[in-house]
Amino acid sequence: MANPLLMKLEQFAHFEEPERRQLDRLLDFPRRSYRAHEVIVAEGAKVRDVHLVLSGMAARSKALANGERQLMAFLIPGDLCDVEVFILDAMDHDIVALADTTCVLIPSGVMEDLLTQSSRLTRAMWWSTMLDSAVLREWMVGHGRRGASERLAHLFYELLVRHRLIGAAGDNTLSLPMTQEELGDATGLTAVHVNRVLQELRAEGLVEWRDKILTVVDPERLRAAGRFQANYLHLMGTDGRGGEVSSRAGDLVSQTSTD
Amino acid sequence: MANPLLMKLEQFAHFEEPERRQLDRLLDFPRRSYRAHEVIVAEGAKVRDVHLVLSGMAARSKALANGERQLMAFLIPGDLCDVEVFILDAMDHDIVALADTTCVLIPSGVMEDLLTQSSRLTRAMWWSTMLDSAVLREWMVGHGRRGASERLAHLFYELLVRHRLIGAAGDNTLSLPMTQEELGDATGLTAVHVNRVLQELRAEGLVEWRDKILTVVDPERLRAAGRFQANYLHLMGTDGRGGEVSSRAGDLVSQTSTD
DNA sequence: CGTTGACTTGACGGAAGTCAAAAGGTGTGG
DNA sequence: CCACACCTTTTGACTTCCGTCAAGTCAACG
Repeated sequence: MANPLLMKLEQFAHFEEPERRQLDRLLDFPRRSYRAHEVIVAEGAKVRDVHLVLSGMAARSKALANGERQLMAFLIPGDLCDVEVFILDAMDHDIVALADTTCVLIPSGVMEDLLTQSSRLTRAMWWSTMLDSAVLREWMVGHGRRGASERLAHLFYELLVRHRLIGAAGDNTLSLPMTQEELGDATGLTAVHVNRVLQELRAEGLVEWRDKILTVVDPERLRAAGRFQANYLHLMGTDGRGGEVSSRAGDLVSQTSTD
Repeated sequence: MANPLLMKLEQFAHFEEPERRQLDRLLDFPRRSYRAHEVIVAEGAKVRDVHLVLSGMAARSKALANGERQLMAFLIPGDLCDVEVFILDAMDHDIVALADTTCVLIPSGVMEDLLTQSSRLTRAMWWSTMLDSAVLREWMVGHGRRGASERLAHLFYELLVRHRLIGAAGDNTLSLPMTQEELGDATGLTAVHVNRVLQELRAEGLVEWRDKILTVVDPERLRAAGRFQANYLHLMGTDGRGGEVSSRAGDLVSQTSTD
């Protein structure tokens, strides 16, 4: 299997052979599989092995006292679930599997070393967590200032770009293994309204979504519908510093200011 | 002036004299003052000196093409504005002064050293950025799943706790130097609706807000009104590991599960 | 074939947005 | 000291987007 973490981090820096091998070795640690809806890391958990998603999909989730919940991030292959626990001491939210998901469990000692070294790899790891924050900020904009259809369109487009970057969406198709209710928990909408908006997006020929496979029919119009601006993803493909990313997602992130 | 950064970081670790002096020396770097509404750091800015808020109040802000904007964080004394730029290369949002604000400009070289050392101070700095993410996630919950009055109540309570921690809210009173419109930009509401909700909160005897001074009249009921749970702030005052924080904010963060 | 979970549809209600105007405050310059 | 402009807050009438509730369809599965 390709190394999704390596592919993701290549947005940030170019790695030489020894570093690539170091990153590959991270995947050799023991793995664990989770069924859909299983809790991967629970709120309150203290420092343990760090979970790196290899396949499937997970989400950061906060449960409210009244049973409602809010998903705050989708974690796809190459994403780290719980680095923050090293610094903050305990998780303040759950990581739940949306579909059947497998993770590598990177031993905490290895992770501790990675975080306290001063290598390019350390920096790449920090880059990954800062990028998570950047995505989170963009979601805030969506929740505060975008309507329901814009929010969904934006989310779909973001997922398309992120899947491209790890080589998992070559043909504008990606695995979206969740229910409409979970999509609502992420966007701050109800399942019913998600359903109605999805029908709009389908009717307008922007996306298809069948059998947990999302097909982006018209990327450019989807991008416009979500008022998507790629700068928050901090890709380096478009400013000439790296070729690999641009070959994977370059056509999705061009800065046409014509919207 | 007391060192708000030190006070804030004391939530995370206890510092010995040499580290305290190191933190104090950070405040000796050149300062700059900004007028209300001035842009402190602009979107797209590359790595420069790091801004640390000393007085006043600032906000992270994303402007949309149609003129709307979303504030994603309030920055109070002791908060760092732009550490992420070291890792992500460019700012993906603005930092704007809400009121007249002064910052220390920590030279990028000094900051670079701080971030790549392996000291307790480095870790505290990372703790600070991870905490920002944690607050952001909590805001997401608010935007997605809390109503307007809950959102405002939660925000006020959070600001109360944070001001307590830097010794700026001894008597349940804090400086809130912004307009209702800006409060709306932060909570995802319109200025008109913010106004109506504020009147509710006032009528119920929860808060007062005159002359840019917010007075929390009834902290416990405000906490309940915002469904506020303090765990996301990762304070260590309540679990017996530190006395300084609990003496500053302990009464605000007790875990009464009776709501 | 009955049960279950996900999706769909419709009627209705409500929280928050929109628009417009008035009222109150503040700083500036004549 | 007044007049003026400008901003912020407040209020009211109306609209709309999305939530709620409830029923119904459909496919998967034991």
